[in-house]
Amino acid sequence: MENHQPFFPISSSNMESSLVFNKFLGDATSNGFLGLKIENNNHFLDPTQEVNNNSSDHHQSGSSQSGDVSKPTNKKKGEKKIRKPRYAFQTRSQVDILDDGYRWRKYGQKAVKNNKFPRSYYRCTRQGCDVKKQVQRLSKDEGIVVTTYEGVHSHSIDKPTDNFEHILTQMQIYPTPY
DNA sequence: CGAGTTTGACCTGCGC
DNA sequence: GCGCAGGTCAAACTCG
Repeated sequence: MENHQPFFPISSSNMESSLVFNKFLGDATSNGFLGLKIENNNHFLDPTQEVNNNSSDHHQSGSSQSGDVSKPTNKKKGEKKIRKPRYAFQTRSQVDILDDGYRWRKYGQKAVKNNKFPRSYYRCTRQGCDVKKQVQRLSKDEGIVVTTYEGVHSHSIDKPTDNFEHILTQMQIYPTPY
């Protein structure tokens, strides 16, 4: 096992990070961090293992597909789409983009139903790293930004930031039924 | 000039 | 089967 970076650029030991998570439960929202949600499709799995078997089969959409733009799926037949676990959390912030130390490239933006703010889609620019995130502001409370991460980074952060780590200490986890 | 953003079109899944 | 909503692509564009 190589040492994959955990989902977040936590520099502390894993002992500490679990302490951090415990702390969320008792003391959230004091600094704008409102909550965290973990979504898995079926079951809990180890995100660090997940990352091992993705990363390559994401070539999609035929740039050179014999001139026919029908199905963009290069997926094998009958293969179920495997979604990575998703981690959603809310922050109260003026800016949409959390500086989490990774470099992201925006690849889409969509208007979302029942929300006057669009949702933005970002992908990690690191080659071979297929992590995505969605950023959306709540129309109910436009001070709240919901960030959803999908997948786990297979590399270390590009630019360390204390900022995000500090945010982590304010997080709260909500288990989800997904 | 390279990296990142914008934006309309396209694809897919799901509920009715 | 149809329509809607969410998700992705990719060409054009902007910016440093």
